[in-house]
Amino acid sequence: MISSRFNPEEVESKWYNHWMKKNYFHSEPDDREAFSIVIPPPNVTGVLHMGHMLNNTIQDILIRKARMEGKNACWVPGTDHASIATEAKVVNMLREKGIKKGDLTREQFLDYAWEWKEKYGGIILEQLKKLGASCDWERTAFTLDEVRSESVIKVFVDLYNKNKLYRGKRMINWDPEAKTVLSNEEVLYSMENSRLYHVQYRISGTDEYLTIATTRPETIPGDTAVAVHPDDPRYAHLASKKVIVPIIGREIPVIMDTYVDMEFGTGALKVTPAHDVNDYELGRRHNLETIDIFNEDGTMSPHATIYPGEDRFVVRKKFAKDLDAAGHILKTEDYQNNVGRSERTNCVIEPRLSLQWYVDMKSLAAPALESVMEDVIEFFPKNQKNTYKHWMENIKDWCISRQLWWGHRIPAYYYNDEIFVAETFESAYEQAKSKFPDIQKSDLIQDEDVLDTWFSSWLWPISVFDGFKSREELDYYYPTSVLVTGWDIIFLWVARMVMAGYEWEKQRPFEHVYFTGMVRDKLRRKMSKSLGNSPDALKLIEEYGADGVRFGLMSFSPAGGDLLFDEKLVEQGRNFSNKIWNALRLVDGWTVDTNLPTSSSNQLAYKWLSEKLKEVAGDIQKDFGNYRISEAVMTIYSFVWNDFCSWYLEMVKPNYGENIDSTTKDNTIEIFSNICSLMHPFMPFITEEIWHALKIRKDGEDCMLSQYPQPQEFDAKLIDQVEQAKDIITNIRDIRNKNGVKPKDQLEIAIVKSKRVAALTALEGWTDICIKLANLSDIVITEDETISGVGFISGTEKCIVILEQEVDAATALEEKTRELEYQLGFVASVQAKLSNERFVSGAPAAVVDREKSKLADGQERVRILEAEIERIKQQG
RNA sequence: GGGAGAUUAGCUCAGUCGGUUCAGAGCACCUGCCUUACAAGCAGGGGGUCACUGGUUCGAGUCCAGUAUCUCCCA
Repeated sequence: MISSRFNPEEVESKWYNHWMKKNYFHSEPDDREAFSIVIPPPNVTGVLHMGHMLNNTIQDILIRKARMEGKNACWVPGTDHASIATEAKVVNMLREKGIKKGDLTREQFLDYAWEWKEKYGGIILEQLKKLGASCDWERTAFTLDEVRSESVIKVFVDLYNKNKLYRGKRMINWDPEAKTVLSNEEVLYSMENSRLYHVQYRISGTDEYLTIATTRPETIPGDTAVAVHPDDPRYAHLASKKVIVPIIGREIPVIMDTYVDMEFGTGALKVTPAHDVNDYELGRRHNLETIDIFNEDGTMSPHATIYPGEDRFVVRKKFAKDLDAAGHILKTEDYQNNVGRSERTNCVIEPRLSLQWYVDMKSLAAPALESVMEDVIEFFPKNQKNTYKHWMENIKDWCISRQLWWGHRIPAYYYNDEIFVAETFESAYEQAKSKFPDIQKSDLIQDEDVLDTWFSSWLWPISVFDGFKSREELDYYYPTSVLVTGWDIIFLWVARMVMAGYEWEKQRPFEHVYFTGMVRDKLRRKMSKSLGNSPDALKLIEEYGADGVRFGLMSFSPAGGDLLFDEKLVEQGRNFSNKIWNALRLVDGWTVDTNLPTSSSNQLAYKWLSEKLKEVAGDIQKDFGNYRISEAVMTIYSFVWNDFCSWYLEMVKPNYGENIDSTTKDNTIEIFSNICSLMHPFMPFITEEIWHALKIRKDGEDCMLSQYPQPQEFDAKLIDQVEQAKDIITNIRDIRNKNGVKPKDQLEIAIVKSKRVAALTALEGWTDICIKLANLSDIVITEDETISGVGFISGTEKCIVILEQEVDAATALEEKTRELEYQLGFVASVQAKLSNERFVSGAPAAVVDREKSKLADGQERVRILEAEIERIKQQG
């Protein structure tokens, strides 16, 4: 006997192993149409979280469906090396072992890092297997493995030779904790509470003071000017004057610049060109000195002259106190300002001048922008195009060097001020030698820095197929079919992949991009470790089953829309698994009696569900075409739960203790198998299990490889006729409920004769279905509309439930009167439309015809209701 | 400061080309049921001035303008 609860655990591992053993996930180029997806590589440091589950479930759904449709489906998995995050992890691990990074050589450190990667780097991929991900694991790639590293180096050299890459001194975002530069995209800004200090600077040679407002008093030692607006009458007299930096004692000029906001603070601005982006620009315009007062770890440098070696935030407090003590602080006030923090370390970013490598993005942007605007690459949802366009049109150069060891070391070699860029040291040395014949190998020094991780992931759709070396696989799988990713990395990753695709392949990297929303908690907060509002992904799978979790996540995550996670969702998924499971239990328990004939109602039920399945397959195909996956999920949910379980199975289910005819059981198994196929991409494990439980299958005849149900012409009239039986049955059940008639007590109903009723009852099995599901003794067709009982209208047909007990006439009258009012209103509105000449002449003929039949139907219902009300009144 | 989007049932969201009995789904809620597949269930039910104001139209949840509120992106 099968258990009444679905037990996912053993089923999941059983089938995943089976699929792996059969090598079903593996793809090789052949003459079928290719369908390829490259995974957004998770960080090697990552563990599976809700976002991964959502994102990878979608990819798995798409890839499994394509596979079932006969395409050569290839989903390439992999991880990225995550420079900053991984290096931080390794540094921490070493610290725990009592080893300081500073004591190691680059090579020693990298040995430890690789050791760490080998040990922990595969965890997240193993977790994806638990979710059911059908990745081609033989193709697992890593952004720092040999193939991918070669690609990165090649691309760097190529861009340099094409003059699309340069080294320059710029104001950059410095992460003092990771001690590296960050790109703009890696800095997150938010409003934070701080204090605004009003500090007085004495005007040189006078006893007058000039007051500036600043949130960063610790940068005062780096001041090289004070700026005011040239039109500001308060400060007009200060032109060409100088002021004294408080405590430091240095004399600095007062400059005039329209950049200054007269309204803000005191209208006077201290200028620290070495530590503020805007000040840097001011400094360039006015030829100001730059004094770098910070060390790379955010402590004060000797140039600051005060508190050397102490942290910038400690110094902020100490120095403010000093200023106050010396009488320089006029006042302080609470203030909110926008503070940038490192996405990885959460450390407050320090703007800093530094020599870094940049990609000239303007030279790459044009084809990438056009491609998306022209829908050569289609975005789902479409509105992401706006965001993309805006970024592309205001694109800034990409800072790609990072002051780290874990990553691709920049292939640039220096000899004094000369730069040689080449794929290998040898070839760089050749270059150098042709220019400086006397140069020794030891004179040529390679850049110490590595490249931004995204500089390898932007090549991912090409590099996973080893596309920079060989065309063999690339020509088959590229461009990939669809990219599934979160909208939060549209700039960091998506846009750059598009640029790389056009730069090196002259082609889009993917046909479609499906943007998922963010997974948030019920309060719309992003799920994060620090908030602790993210459920444990693996625990969820354990508790609700992978299928249940997949279903739950998918059921409410429209493209681009956020998913407000609630455990109720996965609970619904689990309940759904259980529902299907119990349908299997029912069917499995049927004993076949080969002598039993197949009733016409069973045949009709089967025919109806088959037609409905064709219709549903069409709906689902349409949903996939628009990437409305959550709608497809709900369509399936409703079809399986309502149509299949609640209606079909109830229609054909034998009475207790009775057997079933063989045709009905076979038909049921066939259609249940089709349902498994239909559901498989969404819930792979339970469908494979049921598929095999339904009947003995040949070796290799697995649900995973079965044909996906395709849309077909369906008999809408037949579906409609059975739907009307359902409507009549529901009405009768309602009347039972309202009149306290038990389900077990048989009832008799009468239906007033009409053309449509004749057609319905002529349909073999139709009457029997009503009799069985509404538990009727008989259905009589009558011309007598005055039969007493409880009446209802189904479509335009009048039906009467014949009740022996007294019915509450007052309640019935009230109900019918309400219904009549509604119908009269309806008829009136349709009539108004039809009597409007501009409507009749202006609207399309089909619309007018529809209105006419609406009117006729409405009038028929009004007639029935009026007669019914009359009858109740007379009898009551 | 610039830009984008949203506002429909208690909650989360669909609503395609302006026209079907169009005001929907799931969850939640209410009523009655342990009816031999399933209480993780069954049967039935109630619930909305489609943010507001105007406009276009024969016809507006749907198109346009404005207002309010909210969210996000960029600086």
